[in-house]
Amino acid sequence: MGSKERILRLKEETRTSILDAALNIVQTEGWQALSMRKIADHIEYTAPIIYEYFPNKEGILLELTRRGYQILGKDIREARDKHDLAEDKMEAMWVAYWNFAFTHKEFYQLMYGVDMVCCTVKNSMAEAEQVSAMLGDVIESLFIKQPVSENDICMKYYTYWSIIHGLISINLVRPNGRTTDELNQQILKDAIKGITLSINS
Amino acid sequence: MGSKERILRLKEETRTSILDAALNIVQTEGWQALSMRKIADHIEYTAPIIYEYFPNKEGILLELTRRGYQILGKDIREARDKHDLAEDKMEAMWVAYWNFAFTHKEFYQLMYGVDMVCCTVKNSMAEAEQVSAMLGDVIESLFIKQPVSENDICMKYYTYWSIIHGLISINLVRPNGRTTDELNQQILKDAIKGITLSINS
DNA sequence: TACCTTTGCTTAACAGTGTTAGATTATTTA
DNA sequence: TAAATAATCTAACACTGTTAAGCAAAGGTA
Repeated sequence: MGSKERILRLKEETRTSILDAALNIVQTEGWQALSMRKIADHIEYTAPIIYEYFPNKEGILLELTRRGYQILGKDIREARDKHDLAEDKMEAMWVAYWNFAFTHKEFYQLMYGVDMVCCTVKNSMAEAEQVSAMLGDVIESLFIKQPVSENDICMKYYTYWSIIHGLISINLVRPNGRTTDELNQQILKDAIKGITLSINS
Repeated sequence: MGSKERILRLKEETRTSILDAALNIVQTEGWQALSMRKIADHIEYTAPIIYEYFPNKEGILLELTRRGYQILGKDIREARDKHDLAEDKMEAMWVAYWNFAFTHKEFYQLMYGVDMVCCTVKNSMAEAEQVSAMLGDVIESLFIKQPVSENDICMKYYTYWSIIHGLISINLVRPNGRTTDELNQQILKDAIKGITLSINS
C-alpha cells in the first residue's frame, strides 16, 4: 500500500518540525531557553517522542549545525561565483561569511560557540577596562602623528584584538587541528607586526 | 572583643575558599561540571550557605572573571614594562595576552565566552569541511608562485579566519560597544586586503 | 469478526540543576 | 541560666535531559 510512504513522509515532516520549532525558540528566546519540553509544546507532542527522531538534545543541535553549514556554504559559493579575480572572490567570500554571522546569528553562535551568557554586566567592570586602557595607551603611542583620535585607537585596538582573540578561540576550540604551536606563534607575530606597520602608512 | 574581626576574617576565608573550590572543579572537570552542590561538597558545607556569600551562581562567575582580569592585567603590565619602544611593548603585551589565554585557559573561557561544548564530533562534518575547502581553494589561487604548500594555505586560512571570527565574536558578544557598523566593515575589509596583499610579498 | 501484534504516544519517574523557606542547632549576649 | 542572634541544614520548588512502563489505537492474520 501507499500508506507506508505517507507515514514515512509524515515522520519526516515532524522531524523537520522539531528542528523548525527548536530554531524558532532560539530565535525568539535565545539558546539558553531551548528545552526538550518547550520543543514538544511547539509541535504539540510530549517530550519523549522527540527521542524517536533524535538520539538526544545534542543530536538536534548537531542537525541544526549541519543546516547552518549548508546555508553558509551556499552563501559563500554564490559570492565566489560572482567574481573572476581571486582577490575579489576572497573578499566577497569573507564578506558573505561576515554577513551570514549576523543574519543567521543563532546559527553562527551554534557553529562557532560564541557564548553570550554572563556578558551583560561584564561591560562595566573596572578590571576589564583597565586592561583595555593599558593596551589603548600603547596603541596611541605607536602613532607618529599626534594627537590621535579616539576613533583611530579604537579601530586599531579592535583589529589587534580580533585577530588574537580569533586565533585563540580557534585553538581553544579545536586544539588538535592541523596547526602547530610554531605556526600559531608565526601567524600571531606576523599579524601583530602587520597591524603595527599599517598604523603609520 | 577582637572576635568580631576573627569572624570577619573567617567569613572572608570561606568566601575565597568558595572561589578556589569553583576554580578547582573547573580546572579538573571543566565548566559544565561546575554546580553549587559540588562547590558545597568541596568546602564541606551544604549548598544554601553559598548564597550567604554570593547572590547566585553568576555572582561566583563574575568574581572569577574579576580575578581573571586582575591576572591578565598584571601580566600585560609586566610585559609592557620590560620594553622601551612602543612597537616592542605592543608585541610583548599581545604575546602576554596570548600566553594568558593558554596558561589560564579556564579563565579565558569564562572572560571571553569561548565555548567548547559540542565540538568533538563537529570536526568531521562533511558540510563544514566543504566550506573550508572552498575557502582553501581560493586562497591557493591567490598565490602567484605555484605550487602552494598545504602549510601555506593552512596558515593564511587561519589568519583570515582568525581576524574575521574574532571581529564577529567581539561584535556578537558586546553589540553595544563603541564600534559602529561602518567601522567594523572598514576593519574587516582592511584586514582582508592586508592579508591578501601579504600573500605574495 | 476475533485475536494478536505492532506502532504512537503519554504518564510517571529518575537524577540532576539553581534557588528559597523553614526548622534546627550552635553561639553569643543579657 | 535564659533569651536572642547567628550559623547551618533539611526539605522543597521548579526546572533540566532522559528513560521505562503502560495505554490505546491501528494493522495484519486466522
